[in-house]
Amino acid sequence: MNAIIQQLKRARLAKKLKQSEFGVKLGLPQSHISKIEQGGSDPRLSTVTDMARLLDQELVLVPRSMLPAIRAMLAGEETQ
Amino acid sequence: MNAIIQQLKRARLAKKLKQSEFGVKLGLPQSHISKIEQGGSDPRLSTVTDMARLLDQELVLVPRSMLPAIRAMLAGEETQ
DNA sequence: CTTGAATATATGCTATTGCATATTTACAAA
DNA sequence: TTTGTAAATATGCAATAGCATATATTCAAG
Repeated sequence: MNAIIQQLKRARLAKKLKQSEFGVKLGLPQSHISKIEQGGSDPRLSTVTDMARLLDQELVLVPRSMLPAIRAMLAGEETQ
Repeated sequence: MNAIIQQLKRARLAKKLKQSEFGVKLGLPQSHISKIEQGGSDPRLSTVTDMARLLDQELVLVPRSMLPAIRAMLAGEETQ
């Protein structure tokens, strides 16, 4: 399944947010959060960005050549 | 305007791809590429991911706390 | 088992992405 | 200017995200 969506779900759980609570913050119904996390819908960029920000994350575009270095950094500091 | 979209446009231009050529690779009409780059549409996550991959980039979710470090890395190596 | 909370699924509706195609605008070169 | 090329805009349509609401399923506690 989609890696970004998976990471967002993990981040939501790490913050101990229920889908319903997250939904309220986002302005989306719980049913829709479920559908997205289940891969049952392909959300818009703005939706993904909003989800990320509410979870203190940011979407970043990375050149493939720098991915290993970036992943190493992300794996290193497991803060949040 | 949306930072990811701006970066994708810059990456397209860096590869010297016309909207029409990029559109063929993506399977989208040139008109749609234009609309997206102009902020006239809010593309789906899959569309953004496809655009990124065709430009040798990847969408990555980064904790806000690590953004400065990541941005520094990206600013450092201007490769591609 | 039964209960309760969280998540998953369902349905009908509206808004918008994305498709196909055509036209218009912007701009550079001759 | 005129011509050529890239990008922006326009229109009609199909597919689907997202809304609102309801119900079903999971699963952990009791």
